[in-house]
Amino acid sequence: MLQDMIHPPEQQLPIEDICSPVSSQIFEFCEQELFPETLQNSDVSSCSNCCYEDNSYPTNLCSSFSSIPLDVGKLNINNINTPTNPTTNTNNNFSIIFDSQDENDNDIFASISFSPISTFSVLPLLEAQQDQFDLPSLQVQIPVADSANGISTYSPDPSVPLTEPPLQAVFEEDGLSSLPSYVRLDPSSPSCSVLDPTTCSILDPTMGSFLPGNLSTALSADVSGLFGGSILMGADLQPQELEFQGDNCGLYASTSLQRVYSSGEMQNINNDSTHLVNGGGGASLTSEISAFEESTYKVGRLSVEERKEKIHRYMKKRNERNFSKKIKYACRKTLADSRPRVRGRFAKNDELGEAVRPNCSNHEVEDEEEITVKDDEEMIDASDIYAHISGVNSFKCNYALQSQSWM
DNA sequence: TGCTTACTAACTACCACAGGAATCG
DNA sequence: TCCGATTCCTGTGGTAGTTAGTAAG
Repeated sequence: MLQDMIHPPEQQLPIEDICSPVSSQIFEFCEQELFPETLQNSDVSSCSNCCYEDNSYPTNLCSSFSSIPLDVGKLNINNINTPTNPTTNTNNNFSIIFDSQDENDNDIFASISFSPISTFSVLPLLEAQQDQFDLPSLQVQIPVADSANGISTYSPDPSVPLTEPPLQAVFEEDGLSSLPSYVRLDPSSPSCSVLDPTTCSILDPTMGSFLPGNLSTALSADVSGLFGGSILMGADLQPQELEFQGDNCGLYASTSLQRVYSSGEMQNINNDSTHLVNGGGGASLTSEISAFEESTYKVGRLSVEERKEKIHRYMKKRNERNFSKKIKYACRKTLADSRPRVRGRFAKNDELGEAVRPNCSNHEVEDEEEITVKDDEEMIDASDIYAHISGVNSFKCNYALQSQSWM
């Protein structure tokens, strides 16, 4: 599988599969940071009728990636995964990406780097650039997942399919949840782009829903779960993340699973998974899985039915989300960005000048009791605008300050 | 075990207006 | 068929408020 990921069938990364906002932003960032000339030539820079919707990235981006001047010799996976100093790897070109990120992005990196089983977290990016990489040489530096550490071993045979056919049907509606926790997933599954060696898209679209709130955790869990083999020893998985597991088709197993299975059972499961990975009988295993799950034992606090329900609910929610936020008109975005706002709402351009005036009036002569409700509203508006002008986001803070000054 | 409270994350409405799209002569 | 003028209305982002879900007591 690992080899599969390192040697995907298709050499070029189909960026159109990068459908999550996060991944798009990452690639956008890469494009801007690494290939400014490309960006300049893109339609995005043009204001008139330019359309850089997410799906429009592919052509430019693919060409951009094909021209990445990345020095493989400087790229050291081990360095990247060194928990002690993830940001000191300034010599390789990844530092361009990570060093220039803000704190949150550093958290991303930290979460990746410090995850004990996130060793391969950078691989998708490497894959995207494998035309320039000597990936076989890189593989040498890639630690082999160790089943003894709870990480299953991957088949070295790149030709071996991850699973037998297409569990794709499994993902349809109820079928999804029928996948037990330890089942490896068919890379062709749309819900499992995280495993897709073709798209190399580590960032599953679903991740986006978790990133804003707890990005590092989610990403860490994601990456860890991806490369950690069939079982994630996720002791800290939150219920929400448990639902996230559902999106990954039960790729992870929570602590509850650990409690249920003995180490020997876990090993057996691992073996089964490995067996499956090796293509040694996916169909039979699938039937085993079915029987396995239908045995109706509870997975920790969640019964199979409960888990199904959770997963189904999450999948439904996820599908309803709009990950395809597209900017049809870049000029409008530019305008919106430069447009004055009052508490997040667009404000009239002339409103600033007019409304600030009352704020500048001498309120000292006004008796506090004479201030009507209307006057209060005007003052609020004025303070709103004051907040906007002063660059202070907190209207309440300003209003409090203004109120004090008016007294 | 069930209830209440507190908290978090996701989602949605709101706003002004430039400019794309449609229409007309 | 093309072109200019006019009108309509779409789309843009940050914030506040609402809702749903969950944990803790």
